[in-house]
Amino acid sequence: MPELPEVEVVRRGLEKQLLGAKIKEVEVFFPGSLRGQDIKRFCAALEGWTITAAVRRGKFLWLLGEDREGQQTLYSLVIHLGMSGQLLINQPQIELSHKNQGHLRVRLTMEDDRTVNFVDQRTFGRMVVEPLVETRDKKPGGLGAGSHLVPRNVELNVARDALDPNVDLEKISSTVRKRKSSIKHSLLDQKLVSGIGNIYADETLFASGINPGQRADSLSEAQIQELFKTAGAIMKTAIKHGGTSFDELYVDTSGNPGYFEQELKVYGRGGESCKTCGTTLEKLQQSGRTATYCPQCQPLQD
DNA sequence: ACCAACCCCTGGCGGC
DNA sequence: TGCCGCCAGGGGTTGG
Repeated sequence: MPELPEVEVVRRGLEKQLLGAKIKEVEVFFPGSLRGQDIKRFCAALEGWTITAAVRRGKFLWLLGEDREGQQTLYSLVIHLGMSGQLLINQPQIELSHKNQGHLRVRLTMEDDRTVNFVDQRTFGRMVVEPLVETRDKKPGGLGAGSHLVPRNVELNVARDALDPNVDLEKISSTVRKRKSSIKHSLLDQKLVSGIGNIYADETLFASGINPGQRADSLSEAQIQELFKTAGAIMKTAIKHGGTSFDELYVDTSGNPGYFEQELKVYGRGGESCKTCGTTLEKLQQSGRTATYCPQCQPLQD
């Protein structure tokens, strides 16, 4: 399931393969992926568009482009992969596998006849044409473009992520410090710091020796800042491994999985033994998600 | 402002 | 062997 590292690997694939490419045709096979947008308008906004940048903030990805006259458009194509979204770039005449074909939701065909296939089994992903606005702090909106323009829905709902050089960890830790809910809840809060999902939240808490049920207001600001830095470090390493392909639904733009699953210490290992101390890892329900942790290495502190 | 609950969806799995 | 029900997950919305 794509979190920041997986989305970043996809972004790099798009950047490498699609910059300067022009969209010839847009086909929508599953309107639900457009989340209520008018299909004709969606297609018209993108046909004839030349892709100029692939940008990411947290788990949100967007493409910038120029119209037929070479003018930068004031809208972007925002993509969220959800649980199972894939962006598969195929060379001309290469068809999708039978299985992927059945989950093909949107296809962009480029002038050179390559296709960009949005394949999404569980349909939690989406593609939305969204107007661009200026960032509140006038700093670059995400990774992949110098521009301080950012899709409106991203600016409203998605905070800077843990790997963003402009993330304000001091401000964030002072906010978290006041919260009564669990620290894991704050790690997963995309309006606070974006990009962290259940896999990297559990891995971060294990690496920090903090129990997922620990109340946020029981930690110091220094501990909280350290926690977000640890999350960033783990995600950076995960990017180097090509991301985590836990349930084989995550692949890059060429269809290749990542190999960080082998490095996971706790996520998905409930009932197995801790790689550090051998204690049986436990699971608990937290903010509607399963938290897996080591009761020995991550004791509740008062 | 903050927070919990619920919904969206499909495939894989355990139980019978 | 097949069928049923449960679970996994992020984000948007709603209601408290």
